[in-house]
Amino acid sequence: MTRAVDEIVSQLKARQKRLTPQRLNILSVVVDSTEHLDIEQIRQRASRLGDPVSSATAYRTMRMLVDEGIIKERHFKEGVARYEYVESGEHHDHLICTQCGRVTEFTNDTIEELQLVIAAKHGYRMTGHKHEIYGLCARCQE
Amino acid sequence: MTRAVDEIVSQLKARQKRLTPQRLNILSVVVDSTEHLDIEQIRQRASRLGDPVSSATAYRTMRMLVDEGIIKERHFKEGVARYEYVESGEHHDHLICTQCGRVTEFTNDTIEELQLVIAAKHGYRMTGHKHEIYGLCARCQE
DNA sequence: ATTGTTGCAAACGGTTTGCAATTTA
DNA sequence: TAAATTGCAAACCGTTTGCAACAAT
Repeated sequence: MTRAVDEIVSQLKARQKRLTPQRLNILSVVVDSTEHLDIEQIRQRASRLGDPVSSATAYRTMRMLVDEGIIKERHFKEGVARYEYVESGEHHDHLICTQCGRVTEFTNDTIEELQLVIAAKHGYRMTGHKHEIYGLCARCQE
Repeated sequence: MTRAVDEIVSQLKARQKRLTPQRLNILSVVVDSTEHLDIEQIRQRASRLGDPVSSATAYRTMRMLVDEGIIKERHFKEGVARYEYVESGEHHDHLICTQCGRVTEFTNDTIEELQLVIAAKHGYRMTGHKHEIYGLCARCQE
């Protein structure tokens, strides 16, 4: 259990969330991973850490973590949610390899600013965005 | 049946696709609309034009049109596919109102170029992208 | 002791598919 | 008439939910 997990645990306690063994294990799996895991991966890895976790609990816990703003839910492909921990204040978008599924993160300040301009030009007040670039990663081009 | 539809019909004939009344009606609904319709909307509108269309046929036809590169499939919200006809050579991204669902199209050349640069920088060969800006449209801000 | 969480199994909702009947070319 | 398309109903699949047992505070 890293400091990041510790910190989140205190936040959750402060918000009156109950910390069951399942939740703690799910948390440490997701927070200490740099991957973008789906529910089944999370469930399996968390189960290996102790009490088995049912998928109902995995889904419910991930929803709670997303609602609490601790975890981000991604949908790179239709029909499967993936989750990642993004430290607060951080932000990035994604490059996705259409062959092997590899996900690489990127940020670009110019694009971030342009989005606000574009939204404003069309009368929108921007609240969020999704920017994904698809292609073949270096390895899959060989 | 507009010229656009006529043209697509000839393309499909050239590709040996059979043109049933259902397909023709679905085509004219989707091609002559500027909206981003979901399957049920397409099915209902096409049914009003003549022979009723089952949803199996609506799904199958839309898949065929997407595979043929005639129609684009969008997923602004998880769990519902929306379809739009984009003239060949054209391209745009979307602004989506999170309150009323309104979809507005935008293009930005700077962003288009930056995407290629970003992909290259990370060793990817870009093949596509998805860029959606979410927010409140003018009307929903009032 | 109270209230929230868990696991199970059933329900859901959009989409896909097997199959026999029908239609297109 | 050969091959593709249609409609129906069942299957799929990821996700959600009702409920009774159980655990956190």
